[in-house]
Amino acid sequence: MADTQKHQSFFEDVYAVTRLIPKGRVTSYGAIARYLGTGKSSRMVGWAMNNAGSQKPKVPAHRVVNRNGLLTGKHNFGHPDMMKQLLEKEGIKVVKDKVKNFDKLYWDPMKELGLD
DNA sequence: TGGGTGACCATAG
DNA sequence: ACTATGGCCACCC
Repeated sequence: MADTQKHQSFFEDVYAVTRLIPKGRVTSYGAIARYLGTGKSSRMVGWAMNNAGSQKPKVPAHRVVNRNGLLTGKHNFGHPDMMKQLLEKEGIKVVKDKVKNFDKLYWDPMKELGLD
């Protein structure tokens, strides 16, 4: 249907979902990847986040962690403690680069946005 | 065109 | 606990 611009980059989709993450919540790369499509791999999500810093609309990449709740990409925010501070600023406790109450703070797009 | 890369995930020892 | 390895696949030379 009049899709003059349907073929957006895979990154754009990742950013879109990432921006939907509520404040004070976190999700995993794999969750986003599955939400976008079964064929998508978690690596692509994380990699997209690398470019998120270049995006004009700010992407809460700090709300995206790995399956263990570990701040794997903290080193990519320019400063190793940047990601941690951003999370703590939203009320998320981070200890040893790991999110506290990860199970409770976990926000699954599949579950919240609805299964596809 | 093709190879390298990556903020993951799972498994193995 | 840790390291190693394979698979994954969109993006950038």
